[in-house]
Amino acid sequence: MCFVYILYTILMMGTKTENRVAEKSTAAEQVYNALKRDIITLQHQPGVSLTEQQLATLYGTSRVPVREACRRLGQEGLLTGRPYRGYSVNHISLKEIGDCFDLRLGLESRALELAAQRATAGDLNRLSNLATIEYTYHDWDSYVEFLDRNLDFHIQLASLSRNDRLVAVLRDLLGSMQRFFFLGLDLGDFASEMRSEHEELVALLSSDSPDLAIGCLNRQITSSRDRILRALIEDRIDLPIG
Amino acid sequence: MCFVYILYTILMMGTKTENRVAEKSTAAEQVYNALKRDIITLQHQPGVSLTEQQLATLYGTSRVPVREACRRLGQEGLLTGRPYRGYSVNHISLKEIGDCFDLRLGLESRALELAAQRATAGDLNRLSNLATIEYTYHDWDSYVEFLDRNLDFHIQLASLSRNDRLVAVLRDLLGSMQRFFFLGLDLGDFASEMRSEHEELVALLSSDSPDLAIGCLNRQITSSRDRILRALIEDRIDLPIG
DNA sequence: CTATTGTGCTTTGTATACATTTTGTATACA
DNA sequence: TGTATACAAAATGTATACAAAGCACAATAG
Repeated sequence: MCFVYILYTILMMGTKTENRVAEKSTAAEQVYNALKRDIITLQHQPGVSLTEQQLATLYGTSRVPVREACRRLGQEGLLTGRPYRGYSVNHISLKEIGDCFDLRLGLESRALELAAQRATAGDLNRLSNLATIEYTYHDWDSYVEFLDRNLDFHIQLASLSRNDRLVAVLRDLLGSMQRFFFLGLDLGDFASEMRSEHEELVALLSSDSPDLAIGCLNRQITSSRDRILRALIEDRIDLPIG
Repeated sequence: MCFVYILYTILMMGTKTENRVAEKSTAAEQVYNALKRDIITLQHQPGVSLTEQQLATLYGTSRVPVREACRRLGQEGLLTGRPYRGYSVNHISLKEIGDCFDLRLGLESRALELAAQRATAGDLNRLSNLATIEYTYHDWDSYVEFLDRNLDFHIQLASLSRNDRLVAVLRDLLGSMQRFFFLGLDLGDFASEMRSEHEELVALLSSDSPDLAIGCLNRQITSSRDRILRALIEDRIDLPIG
C-alpha cells in the first residue's frame, strides 16, 4: 500500500464530517421538498405528465423555482424531462427496484466497511439513539415518520465512514427509493420487521465485528428488497418489467 | 434467496441498457459542457469565486442557462453555491481524492460483479475495441482525448452490469474525478501505465474469471489513486488536507 | 474602546415577456 | 385513399427587470 495513503488514512481518523445545516427556505427549495414528497407518496402517480405551469400554480409560485426543482428531481431519478415536452414522473419497474437495491448494497457495504475502521465509541452511542423507532400500527402519518427516521438512521450510519461523497450519493438514492414503500403494500408488516434490525447492526458494530456487521447489513437490505418484491407479486400490483 | 428475485435475475439477462442519445444542444447544455471542461482542466482554478453574471458574459449567454449549469455542476461536486453569495470552484483536498477513490472502488467493484454475471460474448468484444487507446507523448490535446476514452471505457464496462442507476452515478463521479489528472503532474507516465490495464481486465472477463477480474480492477484503481497521491507529494503540490 | 445597528453594494432569487421547438392536425395533391 | 406539407397549439428555453438577502463597513451609543 502506498505510504501516502497510510498517512491519509491516519489523517481521516480525526476529521469530522460536516453536518448538513438546515438551509433557509427559498421558494425553489420549498417546491423541491413539496414536489418530492408528493412524488414519493404517489400523490403524483408514476407515469403522469407534469408541466411547469401546472406545478407553478399548484405550488403557488412561478415557473422558475419549479424548473429548478424539476431539474434536481430529474437528476435524482424521480422525473424525466424531455426538451420542450414537459416532464413525466418516472415509472417504477421491477428492473428499477432491482437496480436501486443492487446499488444500495454496494454503497452501504462500502460505507459500513469504512465506518468500522473509522467510527469512534461516541459515534456508535449517538447512532444507537437513532436505532429505536416508535411506530403505531396503521397510522399513515406515523408510518411516514417511521420511514423518515429509518432513512436518517441509514444516512447517519453511512456518515460514520467520513466519506461525504458517498453519503451524498446514498442520500439521493435512498430518497428516491422511499417511493417503493408507498405502492399500496400492507405497510404494518414492514415496520415491525425493520425495527429490531437497527439495534442488531449497532450491536455488531459496537462489539467490533465488522465482517459480521457487513453480512448482517447485506442480509437486511436483501430481505427488504425481497419483502417488497414479494408483496408486489402477492398483491398483484402491476408494474412494468423493464 | 427470494423466488421473485430469481425471476428478476433471469429477466435481466435479456434486457438492453439504453444508450444515451446525443441530446440537441441547448444553451444551458453548452454552458454546462464548457464550464465543466474549464473546471476540469483547471482553467477555473479550485477556490476561485464565480458569479452568474461573470459566467454569462464569458460564455455569451444570459444568467438563466448559466444558473442551470451551475446547479448541475454543484450536484456533481465541482461547485459550491451559497445562497445570495455566488459560487466557488470546489477545492481539491487530499480527503476528497481519497473519498472519491473509495466510492469509485465500491461502485466499480459492484458493477463488475454484476457485469460478470450478465455480460454476453458480444458485449466483451465490443468492449475490447475500446480498450486500446492511442496516445502521443507530451501532447496536451492527445492527453485530454486519452482521458476521455479512458472514462468511456470504464463507463462502458460498468454498463455491462445493466444497472442504469449505477452507471449514472459512476458517470458523474468519474467526470468530476477527471480534474485530479490536471494538477500539474507529469501526465505522460500515467497514460503509459494505464494503457495495458484495460486489456488485462477484458481478458480476465473473457476467460470467465470474475473474481480475478474484480481483484485486478481493485488493484488498478488503488494504484491509480496512489500514483496521483505520490505525484502530488513528490511534486510538492500544496493541497488542503481536510 | 467596544459592541451594535444602520446603510449601501453585490449577488442571487423570482416573475414575466418573448423566442424556439416539438407535435398534432388539417388540407392539398397525387 | 395515402402522403406530404403547412400551420397552429402547447410547452419549454431564454432574456431581462425587479425584489430580497447577505455581507462589509461605517457611524453611533454605551
